[in-house]
Amino acid sequence: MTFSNLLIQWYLHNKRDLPWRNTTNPYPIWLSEIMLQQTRVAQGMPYFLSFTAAFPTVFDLAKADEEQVLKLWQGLGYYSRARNLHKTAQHVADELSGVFPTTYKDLLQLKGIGEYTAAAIASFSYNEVVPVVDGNVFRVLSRYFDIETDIVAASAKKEFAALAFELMPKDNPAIFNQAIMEFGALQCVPKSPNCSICVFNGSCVALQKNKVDQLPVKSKKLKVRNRFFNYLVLNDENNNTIIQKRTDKGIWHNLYEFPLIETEKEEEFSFISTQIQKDFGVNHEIISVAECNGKSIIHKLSHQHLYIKFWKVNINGVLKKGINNVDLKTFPFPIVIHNFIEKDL
DNA sequence: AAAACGGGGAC
DNA sequence: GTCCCAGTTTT
Repeated sequence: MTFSNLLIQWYLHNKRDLPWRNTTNPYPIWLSEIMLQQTRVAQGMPYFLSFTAAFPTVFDLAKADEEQVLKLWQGLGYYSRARNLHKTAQHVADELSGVFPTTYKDLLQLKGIGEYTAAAIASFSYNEVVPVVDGNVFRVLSRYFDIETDIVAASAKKEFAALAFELMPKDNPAIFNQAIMEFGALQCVPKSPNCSICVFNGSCVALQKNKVDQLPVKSKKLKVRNRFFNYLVLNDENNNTIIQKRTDKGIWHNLYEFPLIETEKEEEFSFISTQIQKDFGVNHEIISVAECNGKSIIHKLSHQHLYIKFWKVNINGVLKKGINNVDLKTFPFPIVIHNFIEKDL
């Protein structure tokens, strides 16, 4: 048995039944691929179902407001994916008559579609013979062939793509691409794979050399920055509050938040209440300031640890642009703010 | 080439 | 705590 035959046989017996399989329609395939970038299937699944329900076609997605799209994306993370998804839907609907490009090369031109996603759509929808190279592929091939190339290096993707291309059956690239990723996700997992039941345990070089746990080689070590956010939850005579859109570069672009005081360190009541007097005391009579959560909520992003405090600020009079608790819930928020609104507000 | 970009699950 | 997930874009 060849590598691809064995792999595909394994796949046919072990594959999950996923809603974006069993179609060649590029729209749901594209949607699923964007959602699953750096995201587990289990996490992306409910979002895929709600998106396809809300936007059955690329035209429906194109017609939506970005805010609607971000609201449905809320909690999935990497929000540039949602913004690019929306822009690309508009491009396909308005400029391409709703028809997705049909080649790897042309798909690559679309916003949010890189080498992996272009290969996935081209092979799954159009049977183009082009290999996907994702985290699973790096892991499976580096172990099977004992390849010690640092997968962070720019050259690694080319090396593994060339290898995958040689391995894939040229008459059915789609099933090979599906199979190698599924194999990485279910069998050749990052930690403690059960090699005793693996179909490749007679030929996997890493297993023979007892170095499965050392592959793939990945050098990257990322630095995390600490930030300290103080969110001001204003509350006026009508029980209305204020939110604002994050329009700066950086995290949570185009999502909403409460008025923010960012500090260099964790601050206590005296510092924050003084700052609130400066920011809002000019236009409002502040009745009281109270910390909502005793200790900071530590919200961990991949490159930042956020230490977040919410401060309830009761004021006299009525806020201009104040919004009520019902309308508040219609805006897209970072999940940590959404959770606060749902549980603690 | 390196950094930025979310959130959660598994250990 | 660590690692990493059907990666892409920006710097």
